Amino acid sequence: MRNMSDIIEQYLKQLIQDSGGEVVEIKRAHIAEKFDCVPSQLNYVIKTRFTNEHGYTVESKRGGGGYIRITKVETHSKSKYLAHLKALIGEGVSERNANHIVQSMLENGVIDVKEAKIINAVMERESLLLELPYRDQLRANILKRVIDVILYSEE
Amino acid sequence: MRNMSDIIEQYLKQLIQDSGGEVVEIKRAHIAEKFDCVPSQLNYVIKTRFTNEHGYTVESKRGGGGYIRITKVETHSKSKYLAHLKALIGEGVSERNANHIVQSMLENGVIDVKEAKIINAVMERESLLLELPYRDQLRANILKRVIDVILYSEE
DNA sequence: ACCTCTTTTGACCTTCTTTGACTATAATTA
DNA sequence: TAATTATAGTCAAAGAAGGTCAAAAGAGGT
Repeated sequence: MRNMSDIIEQYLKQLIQDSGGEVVEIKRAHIAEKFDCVPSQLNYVIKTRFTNEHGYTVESKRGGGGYIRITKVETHSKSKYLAHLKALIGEGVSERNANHIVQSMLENGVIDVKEAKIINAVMERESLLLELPYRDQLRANILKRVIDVILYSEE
Repeated sequence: MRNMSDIIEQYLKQLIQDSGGEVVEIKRAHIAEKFDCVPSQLNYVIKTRFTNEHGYTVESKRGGGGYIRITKVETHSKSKYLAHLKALIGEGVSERNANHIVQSMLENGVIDVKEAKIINAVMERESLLLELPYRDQLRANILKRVIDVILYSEE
């Protein structure tokens, strides 16, 4: 692992797993001290690696007894989880956010590595040709279609 | 050895071998310093000697903890077959022909059923949005990109 | 010499991470 | 209730990589 943010990301994901795989509650200052970094680095890690697109929900509270709670979105029901992702995609999606969504599906076992690579390849800027407002729209359209196929292709 | 680029190429290939023959991860600036050249020479070496066609995949990340990772992928007999398919696709391909190509890949064990479904879904008329001359062109572009990934991924 | 192809260099660009000053909010205490 | 303390959030600047592109330099061939 190459940098602090990656290390903290892994640590938090481990914490989630160790506590049943659903949720973890941390004290920002405590983690910052453990890794000897400034507290706001935790905000950076969360904002770049625990977004909705990544499949997480984050709540927090300030003041005495404050906390940050990271919850993994429900993936037990595949149909609900995929519907959730489709909602996130909406009418347009950036390549970056699309990658996050694919990453989330991979981590949740909905697709495997090769499938992830294929889907990501389809959604690259160079594959889609179009200019910007339309490109994100096309990507959204395709990704939602792919999700439908994933949903209905099994069981 | 005639020039810096060749020397660096050899060095990198040696590194790959020394580490099990599959992959190597470098810091661009570090290698540049070792060979006393500008960092961008590494990009030149990679672009001219570690391409897909040469049998390598390159990933990288910028910023703190950045890296360049070169992975060797074996290109067995599959590669000719897939190159053939890419030639068939050309600059444009109908949905029907695209389906035939996917079917062929499925029958030849290059992809499995789920992957075929995903790829076909992407290439449906409804997924691609565009009108006709452009739609076939887009489909061709995407399908060729997908074939590249299938060829040069190998997990 | 002249032309073409490859290599070398460097200025400038983009992306990702780290840090810290300042802000906002909740709980506790006076 | 007001003041104080304990947390977390925001944002922008600085830092740390890697990427691009085109001009200059070198190598071979005719």
